[in-house]
Amino acid sequence: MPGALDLARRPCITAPADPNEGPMSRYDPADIEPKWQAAWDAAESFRARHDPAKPKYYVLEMFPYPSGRIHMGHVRNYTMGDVVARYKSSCGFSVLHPMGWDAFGMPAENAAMERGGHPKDWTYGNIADMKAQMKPLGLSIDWSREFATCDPEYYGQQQAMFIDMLEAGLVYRKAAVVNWDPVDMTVLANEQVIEGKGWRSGAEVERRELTQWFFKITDYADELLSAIDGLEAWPEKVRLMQRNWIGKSKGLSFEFGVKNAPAGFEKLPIYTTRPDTMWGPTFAAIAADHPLAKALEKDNPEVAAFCAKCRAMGTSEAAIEAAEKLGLDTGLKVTHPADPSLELPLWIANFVLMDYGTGAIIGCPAHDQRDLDFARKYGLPVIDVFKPLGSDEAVGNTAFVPQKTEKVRYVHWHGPADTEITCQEAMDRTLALYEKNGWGTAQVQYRLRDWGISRQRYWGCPIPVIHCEKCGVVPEKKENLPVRLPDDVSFDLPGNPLDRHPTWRDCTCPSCGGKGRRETDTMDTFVDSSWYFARFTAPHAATPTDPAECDYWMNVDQYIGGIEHAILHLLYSRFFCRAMKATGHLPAKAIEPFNALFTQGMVTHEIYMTRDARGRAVYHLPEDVTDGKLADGTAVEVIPSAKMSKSKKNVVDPVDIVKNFGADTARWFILSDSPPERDVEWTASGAEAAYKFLGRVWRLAAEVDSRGAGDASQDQALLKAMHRAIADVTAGIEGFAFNKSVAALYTLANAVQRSDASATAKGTAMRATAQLIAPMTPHLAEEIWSMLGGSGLVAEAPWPKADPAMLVEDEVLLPIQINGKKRSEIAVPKDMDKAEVEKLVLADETVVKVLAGGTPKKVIVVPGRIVNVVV
RNA sequence: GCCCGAGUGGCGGAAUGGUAGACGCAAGCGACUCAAACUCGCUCGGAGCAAUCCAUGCCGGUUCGAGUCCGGCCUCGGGCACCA
Repeated sequence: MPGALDLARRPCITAPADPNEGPMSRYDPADIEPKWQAAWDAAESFRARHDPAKPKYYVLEMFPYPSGRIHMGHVRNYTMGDVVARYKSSCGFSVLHPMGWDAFGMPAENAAMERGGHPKDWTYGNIADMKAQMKPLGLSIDWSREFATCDPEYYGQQQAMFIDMLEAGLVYRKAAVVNWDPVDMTVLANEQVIEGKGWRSGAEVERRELTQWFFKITDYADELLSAIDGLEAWPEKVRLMQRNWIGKSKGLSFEFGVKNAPAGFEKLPIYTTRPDTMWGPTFAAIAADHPLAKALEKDNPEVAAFCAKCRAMGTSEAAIEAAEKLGLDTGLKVTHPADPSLELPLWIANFVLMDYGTGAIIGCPAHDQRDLDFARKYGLPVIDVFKPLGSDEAVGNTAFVPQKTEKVRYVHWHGPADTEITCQEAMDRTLALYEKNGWGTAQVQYRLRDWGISRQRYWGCPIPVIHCEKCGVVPEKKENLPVRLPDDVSFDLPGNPLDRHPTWRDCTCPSCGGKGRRETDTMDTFVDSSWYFARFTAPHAATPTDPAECDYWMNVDQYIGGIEHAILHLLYSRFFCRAMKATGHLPAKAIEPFNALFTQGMVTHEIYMTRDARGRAVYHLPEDVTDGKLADGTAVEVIPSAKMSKSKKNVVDPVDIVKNFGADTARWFILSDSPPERDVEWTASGAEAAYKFLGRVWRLAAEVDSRGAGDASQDQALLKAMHRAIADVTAGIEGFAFNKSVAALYTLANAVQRSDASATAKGTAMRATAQLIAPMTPHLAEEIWSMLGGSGLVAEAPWPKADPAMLVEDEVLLPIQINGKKRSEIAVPKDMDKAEVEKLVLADETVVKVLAGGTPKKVIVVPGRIVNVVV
C-alpha cells in the first residue's frame, strides 16, 4: 500500500558530471519552469492570431466555476487541452486556446449568506486566486481573451440576444412547478432538497406553480435529434444519451370518455407508445397536477388530501420515480374509444408526470413492470395481450416486455386471436385501424421539454424585460443594456434580494413611459455557458459576436470536459447556437458548435478511514498516513479509487504538487497510465515516479556529449527507435490516448539509455524526445531543447515526422497456435507467402509432435500475424 | 425507477476478432556506498520439479480463434431537466 505523499521525500536527482554544481547540473523545475514561462510570454507564443494564410484550430476545455481552488480534475482537463493545443500549433495551425469563468450561480449567494460579503467580491476574488493557481501550470492559454460570465460586458450581450430571441418567438412564459420551502419562503434547487426536505429549514418541500420564462427548444427537437447523426467525432455514448433524452416516439393519441365528469372534462386525452396493448389496460391514471385532479379535489377532501401528499415531494424525476408508487381511485370511470361499453377505473397516481405526454396514462399491467406493480398493490386485474411463442402461461409478478422486433402470440387484441407477429407489426396494424375508424390518431411525441430559464435568485443574468400595467411584458430597450445587477443588496433574508430592491425593481416602461416593474428573475446559468465559446472568438466586440472572427474561428475543433455535461450543457448549447443563427448572431456553419468532443474521467484518490468509539467513520488526510498507519500506529482502512472530496479528506491540492515537484511532474503524471476517458487514481508513488522519469530525461540530455565516442554501428537501431516513438506519440495524441504517448516516450528514453550509439545519433534522438514530450512537459522540453542546441523555442518548432522506411521490420515472429492456443513460434520474412509459411509451420518441431504423422484438418495463415493449426 | 458507461496481475493499464499482461508503480534480489538515499542491472499473474494446466466481474452462445462480437446477470460510476 503506498504511503502518503511525503513532500520531504522528494528524491534528489543530480547529474553525475560535476558535484560542485552550477545551477544547471540537476533537474530543477523551480528554476526552469518560471524561466520558460517568461520566455513564452515575451515571444507571445500563445496569442491566437487571426491569420487567413494558416488553417485554424480551436481547442477548448469546459470553463471552470470559480470555486476558489483549482483541483486535480481541472489540471487533468486543462493539461489534455494543452497537449492538443501545443501539438496542433506545432503542426502549423493557428491555435485558439482561451480560458474564462462560468461565474454566476448559487455558491456565491450561499457564501454571502454564510460568511457575509457580496457575491461579486467573492466571485472576482476566487477568479484571481484560481488564475494565480493555474498560471504556474504553464498552459498555452491566450489570457488576453479571458472573461467571466458575470462581467456586465458579457451578460449585457446575452440580454441583447434574449430580446432578439423573444422577438423571434423563441421565448415565452408559462406556469411551471418549483420546489418551495414554506419556512424559508424561497425556491430551492433540486440539490437543496434532501429527502424531501429543505436543506436549511428542514421543512417538507412543496411543489408550487410560478409563471416562468422558457426557451422553445422543442421547436428544434427533431432537428436536434437528426443532427446528432452528423456529430461523428462525438463519443457514441453521448450521442446515444442525447437521442434518448430527446426521446422521439411514434404512438397513438386518443381520448377516453369520462363518465359523470366535472364540466369540461368529458374527454381525457391520452398518448401511448404501445397501441398494440389497447385491449390490455385495466386502469387509467392521471398526475396529481392534472387539471382534472385539480377539479376533483375542489369538492372531494379525500382527493385533495391525496394530491397534497403527491405534491409534498420535490420536483426531481429521480425522487418521483424512486418513491413508493401510490394511487387513489377517483371513483370515476373512463370509456374505451374503440368500445364505449368497456369501462376502466380512473386513478390518480404519484408516478404519472404532468410534464410528459398529456399527464395521463393507460395502465397495461401485463406488459409494463411499473403498471404491474401498481396493479398487484391495489388488486387491479391483469390481462395478457400477448404471450411468448410456445407458452400459454399468464403473467405473474414479472411483466412480459419483449423486444419490439420479437415475434409473440397475440391473444387479446384488435385482430384474430393467436396471431403470431412482432409487437412492431401489431402496433402498426392497430394504429392504422384506429385512424381508419376515427378512434385516435398516430402522433409523434418527444420526451424533451422546453427549457425553463427563470431563477428566483440574485447572482445571475437579469432577464431584460419590464412588466407594465398597461403594455404587459415589454423588453428593455437595447440602448439601456446591460441591465446591471444592483450592488446594494443584502442576503440576511431568504429569497431573492432583487424582489425587495425598490429602486432597482421600480422603473419606467420602455414603451409607454408609465410605471413599470423589472423582471426580478435571473437566467439559468446554463444560458451563460451556451455561447461563451462563440464569445471567445471576439471577447470584446460591441455585439454578441463579430461575423469575421466567427467565420474564421468557429467551430470549436476539439471540446474537452466531463461526461457529467453529456446531456444538458451540450444539448442547450446546440439549441442556443441554432437560436443565435436564427437571430443573426452566428453563421449557419456554427449551429453545431463542437466538431469533436472528448469526455474525460475523474481524478480519484484513496480514502483513509478509521472508526470512532461509536463506529462512525473518521477520515484522515493523505499526509497523515504512512504505510497504512497513522502517526500513533493505528491502521487505517483504505478505500481505493474514490472521487476526491473535501469531506472525505482525500483531496490532493495541485498547488502543493507544483510547489514540490513542478508543473511538468503534475502534467506528466496526470497523463500517464490511465486512458483519458477513464478515471485516474492519484498516488503519491506515481507522482514521485513521474518526477524521477523527468529527471532521467533531463540527465540523458545532459549526458549526450559526455559518454565517449560511442559505437556508430548502433546508430541505425537508435534512429529506428526514434522514428517508432515519433509515430507512436503522434498516434497517441491524435487518438486522444495520451497514456500511450507517455508509454512510447518511456520506451524511447529506455532505448537511448541502453544504446551505445554515437553522440550525434543520441543528440538527434534526444532532440526528438524534446519535441515529442513538449506538449506534455513543455518546460522540461524547452530546457533540454536548448541544452541540445535546438534552434528557437521548441514550442515553435515544427512537429517531427516519422520516416515510414524506418518503421518497417523485415522479419516477423509468427505465433503458431494449435486449436487456438499458442504452442510455438517461427521467425519468417515479413511478406513470405502463405503456402511457404504453411510449409515451415508443418515442419515445426512442436507441430510435428502434435500431428504425430497425421494431417491437420485445417491450417489458417493470417500473413504477418498468426498461424492456427486445427487438428 | 429510467437512460448511458466501466469491470484484465498486488496496483494503474496494453492488446485492427489473431502470442493476454506493452509501458509504468509496488515488491524481491544484486551492483555502487562505511552505511543509507539516489542511480544502475535482473526477476516478477496463479498452480506445478516438469510436461502442462488455470486465468480478462459471473453464466451461456457465435468463431479455426473471444478481453474484443451476441444474449442474460452482478458490482461500481455518470445523468435524470433549479449543482456546475
